[in-house]
Amino acid sequence: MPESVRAAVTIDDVALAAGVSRSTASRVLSGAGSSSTSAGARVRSAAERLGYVPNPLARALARGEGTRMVLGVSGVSPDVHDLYLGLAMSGVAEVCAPEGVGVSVQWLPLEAPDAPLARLAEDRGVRGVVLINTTERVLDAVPVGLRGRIASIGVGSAAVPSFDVDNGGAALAVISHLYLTGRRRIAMVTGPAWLPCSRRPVEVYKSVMQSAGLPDRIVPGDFTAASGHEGALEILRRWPDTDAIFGICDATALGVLSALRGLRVDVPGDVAVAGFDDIPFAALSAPALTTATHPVRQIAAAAAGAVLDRTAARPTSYPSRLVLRESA
Amino acid sequence: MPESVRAAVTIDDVALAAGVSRSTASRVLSGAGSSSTSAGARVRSAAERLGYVPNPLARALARGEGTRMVLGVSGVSPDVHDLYLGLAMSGVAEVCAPEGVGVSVQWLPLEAPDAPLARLAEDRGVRGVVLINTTERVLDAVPVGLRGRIASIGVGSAAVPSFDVDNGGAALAVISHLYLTGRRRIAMVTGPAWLPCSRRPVEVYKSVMQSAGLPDRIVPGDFTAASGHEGALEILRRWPDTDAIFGICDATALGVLSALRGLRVDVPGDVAVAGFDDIPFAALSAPALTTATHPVRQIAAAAAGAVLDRTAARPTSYPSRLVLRESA
DNA sequence: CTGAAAGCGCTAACAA
DNA sequence: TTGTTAGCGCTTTCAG
Repeated sequence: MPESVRAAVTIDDVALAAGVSRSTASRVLSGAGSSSTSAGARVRSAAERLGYVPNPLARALARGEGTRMVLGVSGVSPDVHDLYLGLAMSGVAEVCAPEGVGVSVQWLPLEAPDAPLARLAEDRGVRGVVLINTTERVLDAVPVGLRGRIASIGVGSAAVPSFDVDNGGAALAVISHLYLTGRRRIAMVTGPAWLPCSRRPVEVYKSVMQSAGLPDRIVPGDFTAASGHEGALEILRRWPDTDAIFGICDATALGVLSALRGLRVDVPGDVAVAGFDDIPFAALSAPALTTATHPVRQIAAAAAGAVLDRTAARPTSYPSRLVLRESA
Repeated sequence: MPESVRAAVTIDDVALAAGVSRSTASRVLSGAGSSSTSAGARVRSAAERLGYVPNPLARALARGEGTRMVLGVSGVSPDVHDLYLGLAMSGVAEVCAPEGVGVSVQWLPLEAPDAPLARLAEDRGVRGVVLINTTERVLDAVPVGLRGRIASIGVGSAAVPSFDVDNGGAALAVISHLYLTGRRRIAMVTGPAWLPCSRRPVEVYKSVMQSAGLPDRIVPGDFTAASGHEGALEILRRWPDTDAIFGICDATALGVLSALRGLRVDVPGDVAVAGFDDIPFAALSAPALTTATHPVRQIAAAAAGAVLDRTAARPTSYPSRLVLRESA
């Protein structure tokens, strides 16, 4: 491609080479409007030959779209070390790149998500928003300006399509496994109370325990390993005969493991431990962590895709798979 | 701000409200060109009052800039689960967001980085590139079109400013610690041979061993935990009296730890283990991993900042800090 | 120092 | 189906 050496070939060059007007070229190249097959062929071949690549900025400006997909992350404070966020970004970025859109992250304070959301809605550079760790507060604060170009990884609403892992199914699989392998005094370290999607697993846990006629043993956590560590300590203090601990996520479960190790409690001999997410390090702990998969990247990609397509996507739930290792 | 309800306020609105021409408004708002103090004040106050926010797309189109910062990642294949990449993205995204630029990721195949790089250079939507896991091959393939808007996290060149952690210093700190705590039969699991920045630590290791009159024990790895696991096995097979293993990164060191555990080798009693990066899970392993910090996010942010500023940044090295835990 | 005018590259009515 | 005509919102010569 010798012409690629020269500067930017525009749609005018293509139109000229194909012997049609700029509009016609635009129609066939952008796929909008109708055009004759012959014109279409000529334009396409000219574009191919010249190595034409549409300028995403010009296109976006003309269409009134943005070129930035923003990940709106709720939380008490920005948590940049969250590896869940890294995966989500990567999934979103992959889907957005072909369209020439990049991704950025915007923290949404738990108690005041309105202002940042409003700003995103007015920013002409923003193509759409993918919510993460979504709360009802955020759902209520979604400005009309974002309608049709917003999706949520987590809970959704009438106006915000939801894409999420089957939290309930995953929790059920893990807890059932614990139960079916003979555990009866099962405890759980939960996620932050403000996070809706961390409530499902707790409900499932409660209902399983209840239908088995067992009392529940719940301790609050916040998705961190530290909370798992302290949670395990508290559990063993309050209910010394506990024989299994379910961590709401792998980080928490890993924290549980480290606490039990400190206490010289045998895992899974005395206490079984299970988590959720199947992060890479779940396979490396001692003992290796039993958990359930969480296809974050795939989910994030789907959410971003829905926003890009502006297609009225319906809520989608992704399956989780139990991963049996040594800890339970 | 009642006017924020209405649609996009443009620079024309501001100019009108300030009683100046659009050009003048543009000059003061974009900081380019000169303008009288009085005009400046009027424009600024009008902009403030109307809640004016420049449209990043229009600005970029007019200036001939892009709105996407791409992370060019070298590797044998796209590794989306790399948590190093997540941190880098997050650092770059934070710096780019205020400018209205988003980030995306482009894999650069080891043997053929030229085509993707050329494509990036010609893509009018691309603001600049931040290289990661940079190789000499990539450095050589940087198209002129990218000059002045590219930086590297890792090795650099005359045309590509480098931002990196002080790999040599970090390795020296870790190895010295091993030596000073009495270890003499120290082995190392390295990173992939194609990665320049993973060579420094190896050189440091070799030179330390040599000046101590000790033979080196090197086994190749690839930054994965799996390679650490196998590396440790091989080390103990070849040199059964090894009393310390330095993993090129924490993931690898964690793999080493899991292998030693399987072998029932006492750590740090029989063998000390140390890594590099200080990832969150380094504190959770059993025993907790001794390592050295690696401010990836900060480095990535600096690299992105340099690209945005188009400022001729000189190579910058970031210090690493030794983190003593239980494994060594 | 300031304003008028000409684009940046593309899309989208509107007629023909 | 096609071409013509206006923009999208901002920057930037170029005169004054």
